[in-house]
Amino acid sequence: MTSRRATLVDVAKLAGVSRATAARALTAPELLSRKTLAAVTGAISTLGYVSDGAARTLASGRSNMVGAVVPTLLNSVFARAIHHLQVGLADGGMQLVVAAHEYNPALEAQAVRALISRGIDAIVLVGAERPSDTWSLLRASHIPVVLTYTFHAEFHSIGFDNAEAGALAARHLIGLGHQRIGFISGPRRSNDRMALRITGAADALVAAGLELPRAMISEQEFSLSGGKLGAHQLMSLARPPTAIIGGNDLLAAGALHELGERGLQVPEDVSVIGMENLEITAFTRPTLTSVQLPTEEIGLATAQHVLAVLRGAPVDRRVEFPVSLIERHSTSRPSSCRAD
Amino acid sequence: MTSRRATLVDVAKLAGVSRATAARALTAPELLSRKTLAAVTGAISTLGYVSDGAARTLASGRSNMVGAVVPTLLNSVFARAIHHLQVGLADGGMQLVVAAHEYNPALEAQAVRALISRGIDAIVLVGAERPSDTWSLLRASHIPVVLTYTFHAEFHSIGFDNAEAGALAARHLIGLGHQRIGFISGPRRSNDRMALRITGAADALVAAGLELPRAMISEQEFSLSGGKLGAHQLMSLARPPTAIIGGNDLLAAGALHELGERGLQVPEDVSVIGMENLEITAFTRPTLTSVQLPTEEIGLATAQHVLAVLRGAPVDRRVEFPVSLIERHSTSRPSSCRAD
DNA sequence: GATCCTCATGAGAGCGATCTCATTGGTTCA
DNA sequence: TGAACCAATGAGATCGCTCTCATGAGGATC
Repeated sequence: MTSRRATLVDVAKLAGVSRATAARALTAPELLSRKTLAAVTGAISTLGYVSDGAARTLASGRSNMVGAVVPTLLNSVFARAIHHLQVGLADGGMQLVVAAHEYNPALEAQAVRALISRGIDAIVLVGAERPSDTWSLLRASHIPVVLTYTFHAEFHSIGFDNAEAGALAARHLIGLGHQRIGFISGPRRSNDRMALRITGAADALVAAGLELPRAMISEQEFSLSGGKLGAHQLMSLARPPTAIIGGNDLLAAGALHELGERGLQVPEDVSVIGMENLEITAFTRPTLTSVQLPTEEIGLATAQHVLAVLRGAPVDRRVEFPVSLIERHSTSRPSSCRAD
Repeated sequence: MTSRRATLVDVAKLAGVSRATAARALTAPELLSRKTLAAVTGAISTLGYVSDGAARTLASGRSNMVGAVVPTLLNSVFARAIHHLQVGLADGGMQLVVAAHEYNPALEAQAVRALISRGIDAIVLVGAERPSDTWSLLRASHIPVVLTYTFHAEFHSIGFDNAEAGALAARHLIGLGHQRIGFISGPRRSNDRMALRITGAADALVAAGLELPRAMISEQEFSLSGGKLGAHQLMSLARPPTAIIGGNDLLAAGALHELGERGLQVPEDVSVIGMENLEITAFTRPTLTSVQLPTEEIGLATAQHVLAVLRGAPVDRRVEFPVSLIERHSTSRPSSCRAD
């Protein structure tokens, strides 16, 4: 029947009104008389008319699309954040365009450029560490930029204190009496979040008269296997740690597994603490003490924030959620308190 | 400096060429002389010009965007598929617009409409079960539709045999001598994949002279807790199963946990098998036998497929990946073989 | 040196909406 | 009864790009 998609002109013709009136039925129906509105909506449904977003965007200057660039959707943190972001935006009638950069700054820049070119109304990014070229691109685009998981003085930021998350974990272990603490981190390249967590932990250790030597940090992929490998590496040291901080729960759970295979008891022989407080923390043996990170909150809040900014509503440039320690059974005081 | 985003007219003016020539530098640079091309690209970079996607889409009729609607990004299957889809599409210079419907058909229809309105060049959906209104919308849009995870005679489909996946699990258990087999499924509403896995398992049981009574099926959320709950429910039956099939690995891993808490040995007392073959299968105690599902392959293949279709290249409407059983340590013959 | 190509570029008409401004007919009020 | 006003609608420009077709400048060919 309709070989070509119907346009507003077709609708107008069928309804016996002008193009402008037909358009108003979509954008400002309250301006039309009952009768014409009915005629137009009738025409719309008989034609199966769907408005052309590109034309609309071009004419109005708004695309109703928001772009988001994350490191990877393979990491559940970002998958969850994107999910909640998408749901929140859809509530506000906006579409989400996503891109992943795999911790590659060049790919991120490329994605940002592509999204800006798409005409997105706002862009959501993760972290505050990127080449200056990317920043210029962002500034030149004149669209709202919302940073998540970290903070930045110039742009809207929604996140939590990564350093505090690391410090919280470290202080918990220090408080229990641990002196040699290891850290299994995720990729640190182009990842200020992880760098901050490490710094936070290191600072807390220093404040307690201890330290986090380089050898006590094992950098791994964000996965169970990564955690296993990291624990393997740390426990193979001449003086292995009595406690291990996982950069996220997957790493910590993987570490738990490795320790079990080595015949070590957790927490008696080695304490382990994770970050993120995923569901898995309640399913490991022993259950995993973890620093809760507000990932769902960030996704939802980011959606609200973007919507508010686009609406022109007043917002705080900086939204910070608290982190907290959830104590389970993978941490306790070290069994042997021999001098260091 | 530039209060307004630069347009092609600005570029053309600065480069001292016509609008058309400037445009050609973007779309068909090989048509320009070395010299003019250099002048235009120079102008582009000094102005920080980024082309306007909406205008481009409107004029060319192609948006270079692909839409994808999935049940939820909270389920790692879809997060992973979307990730690989996005990466594959980006390779082909295309952007991905995502939406989630939370297993709600009305929301899916709404998302489909929104995406079509956005002017996407193709759309990727999960499953083949949806109201006829949605199907009409899809047909009327005249854009390529690619279905994933199931098959459909009318549209491009990329997936695997869900029934066979269920059957594979059941046959494995039957082969080991199990007679009472339980199934912990994910949500079945608007989820033909799960329904098919159950049917496949049930058919395999029937073929062996056994059955899968309704009470032996526990429907739960896709999560570790869901698996735990499901196992709790099944093991509370008067005649509990000697083997449990999890609709995915998370459900199976959760079941493992519940069985452990009940003091039951796996696989001696109860066998458990999952589906998806996630990393977690190697980290449970015991390690989890699982039916491997080609989720990564689907994401990548879908990207390739979409790209090929849009390029006009010949493709098979139906792409099917095999499923296979990965045997680990959570399944064995039942210890007691008392008559049923 | 006239004819014919080819290659590079310019001119101009859309693409399908939005949005401002003008117009119309019908009320209201002095 | 005419000025003023308002609600509803129409006309037409505009958004920034693509794409077809026309044109002009050189070369090659005979």
